Amino acid sequence: MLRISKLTDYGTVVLSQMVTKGNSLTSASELSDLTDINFPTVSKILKILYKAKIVDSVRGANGGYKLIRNADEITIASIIDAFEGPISITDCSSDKCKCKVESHCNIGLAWQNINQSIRSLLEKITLSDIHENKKNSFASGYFAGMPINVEPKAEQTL
Amino acid sequence: MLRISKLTDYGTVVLSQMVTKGNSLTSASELSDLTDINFPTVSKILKILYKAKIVDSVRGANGGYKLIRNADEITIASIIDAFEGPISITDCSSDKCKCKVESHCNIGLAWQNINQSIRSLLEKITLSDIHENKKNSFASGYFAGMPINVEPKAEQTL
DNA sequence: TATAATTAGGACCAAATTAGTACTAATTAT
DNA sequence: ATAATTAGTACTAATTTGGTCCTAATTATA
Repeated sequence: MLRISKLTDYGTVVLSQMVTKGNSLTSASELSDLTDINFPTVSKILKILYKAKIVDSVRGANGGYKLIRNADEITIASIIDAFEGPISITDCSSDKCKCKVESHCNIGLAWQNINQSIRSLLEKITLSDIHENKKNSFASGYFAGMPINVEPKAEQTL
Repeated sequence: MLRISKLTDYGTVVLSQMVTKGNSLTSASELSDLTDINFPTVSKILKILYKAKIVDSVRGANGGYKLIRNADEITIASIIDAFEGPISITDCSSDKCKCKVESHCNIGLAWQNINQSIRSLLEKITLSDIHENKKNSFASGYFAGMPINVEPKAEQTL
């Protein structure tokens, strides 16, 4: 099935750890300790998240990182975007298609639409959901059979 | 965002072409001509689809391939599976996780659930939909804003 | 029966991508 | 000043993917 990169995966681990730390600054090295992910990698992850405006940073001694928004305002879609870029599900569907054969190429349009559907789904799931799900590791059925066809606000579940 | 491989993309182009050919056999070389995808690649694609039991084949002179089921019974999920294998959205979520650090690893569970949600979505879209969408290249809004939160069958949820 | 057409299944190499590391510059508390 | 810490970039190694090719098996037909 569809795959996300290892960095994205690690990214959510780091972010989930940051949720626990609330609003206080945490340094890259501490996050490395807490997650058992090598320092250089954690550092790289945080820089990416910084550029994507998902975390805020403070330089210098006693500096560190913190979430820029509440966990429930950080969507999975935005996290994936940060790590994997705005590239789309296929080459063609990303921007103007350069294929010679228009007639076959425009199947990319269908993929583009599928991509959009997946995106809508991922925009409804937040870091908060992932973090909760982790806490209740055995509370299966939290996402499973997830109510993606129920309103996401109001009495939503995820 | 999430990406599928080029081969999967080409695969749908070939399959879409096969929909047009209905129940008759079409050789790999003819499909290559029709799609402007190099023969060796088309051949590789068809072998993969054969192994995945999406197309049927007849060897020998006048042999070829045809769809094993109706286009509306071939889901996008099954096509992606054929090309990308049963690998999951992250390494951890595929099978038993081998990470040392259980506590951080089980974020994979959340991904697994997200993966399942995407999967459910892709199981509702068929080759037929893609093929139609291609014909009406400009009929946007077919998938776009696809009714993923409207009942697809009775009142099930996905 | 021989031949040509055609798929099945691997093996292989080149290209592209990803993971992981390292280095230098900028910033800031003490 | 110094030490701690992030920002930015560059680089290398590992992995994955794309594309091609070769050999064996199968089958229509001349």
